[in-house]
Amino acid sequence: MQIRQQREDMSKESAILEAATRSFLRKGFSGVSMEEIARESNVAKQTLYSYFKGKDDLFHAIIRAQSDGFFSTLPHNDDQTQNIEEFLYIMGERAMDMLFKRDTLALYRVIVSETPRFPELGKFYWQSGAQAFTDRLSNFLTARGFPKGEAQSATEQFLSFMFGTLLTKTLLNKEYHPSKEEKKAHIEQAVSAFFMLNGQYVTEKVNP
Amino acid sequence: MQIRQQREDMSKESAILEAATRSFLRKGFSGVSMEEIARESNVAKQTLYSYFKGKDDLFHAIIRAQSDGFFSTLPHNDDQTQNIEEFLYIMGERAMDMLFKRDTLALYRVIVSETPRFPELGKFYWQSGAQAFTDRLSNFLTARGFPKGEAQSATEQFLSFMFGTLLTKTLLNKEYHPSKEEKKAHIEQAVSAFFMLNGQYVTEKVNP
DNA sequence: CCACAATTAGACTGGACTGTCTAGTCGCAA
DNA sequence: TTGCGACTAGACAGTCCAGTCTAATTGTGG
Repeated sequence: MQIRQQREDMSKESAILEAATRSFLRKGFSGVSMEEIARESNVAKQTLYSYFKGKDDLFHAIIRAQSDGFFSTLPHNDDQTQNIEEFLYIMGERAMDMLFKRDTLALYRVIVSETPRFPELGKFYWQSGAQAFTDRLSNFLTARGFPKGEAQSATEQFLSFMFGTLLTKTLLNKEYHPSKEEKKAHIEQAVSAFFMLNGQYVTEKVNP
Repeated sequence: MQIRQQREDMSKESAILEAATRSFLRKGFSGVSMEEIARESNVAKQTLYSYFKGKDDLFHAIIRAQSDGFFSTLPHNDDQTQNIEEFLYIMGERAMDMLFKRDTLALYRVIVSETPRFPELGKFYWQSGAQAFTDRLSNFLTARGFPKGEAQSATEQFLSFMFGTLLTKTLLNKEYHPSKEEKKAHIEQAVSAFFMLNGQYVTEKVNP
């Protein structure tokens, strides 16, 4: 079979996962049919059901895999030599780029809408995304002399500041998507606000 | 008919709207059937279709009505005698109470998930909610001596600060709902951050 | 009392979807 | 070559749903 040969190195399972991911992100849980996924992944419907118990099961697998992907692209920056400003800026930049990719936004949309039906997916996404990011950032700050509680809340404030309105605006306006410059401006605002609000805990010197 | 008597003062249309609102908020667009709405509003399916062209039309009507409701409960506080701190606190408190009601969150969830299919609903919600609120707040600040651009961005920052992480956390964790105290703490944080970040534009005296 | 408009119950059409089943194909390993 | 497991195409049962249609009922204004 030419088709099978064409994908020689791609297992049926990953072909299914890939097609299902694309479809679920684009159309949400109920907007996609199993037949469509089978067609898109060049696989018989029966094969779909031999890999996954049903639609719910497949959806779970997709969302968890995507959330893991989300998590894995978060910066692992434990370089203790960086100063706080630079660190915040880099972490902010990467988080911003990641969150505002089309797929990530689509995933967020799907999860928000399906959380009432699949609560564990929402929680999983929250923990592997926001929670994990917050923990890393606040650990860094703690290592730099912030009191534990303050590091935590300063981090949350930083994230709120960067994403708050921008995220809502993007989710509600289909044609709107923040430009590079807007994103950069939000990061810079957030970093400078961070220092204005937490100056008393920062011992190292800061750019004026 | 006893049923019709029972609702003597409620027109068919508002009975339909009420039932449809309840259902759409609880189950989303595709989770609800027209038959169900007819049943819940004690009305024949045909009557449904005599008031509304179809499911899309009914959904539009519901979402716009709800968004208008959202808008109308925003505080109309133009009392120029209030000081900025008090004003921010009151506006924040009302916005917070309104946004974190179960129905508002459900509406937000539905709109976020349906914005790809019904973009004008997302935009309408954004404009009548966030946009309108931002305008009022920033007009107030402009009247109090803030430069135009700064009033706008200070307002957005204030909103981000209050809602950012808290909103995301609530949307992604089904069982979580912020307590009165948490909400209050977020408002106070936001107000105090506002003054730390915008102190140079505030001419009146501020509580220490 | 009549005519008419609003409304009703429920059947019906046409289509979509999930999940199962059947019958058969293909490649490979013994 | 044979037997087996992975796979396929497509039919199928059962359910659900949007939207239409029919025939009957009810209340009201003339």
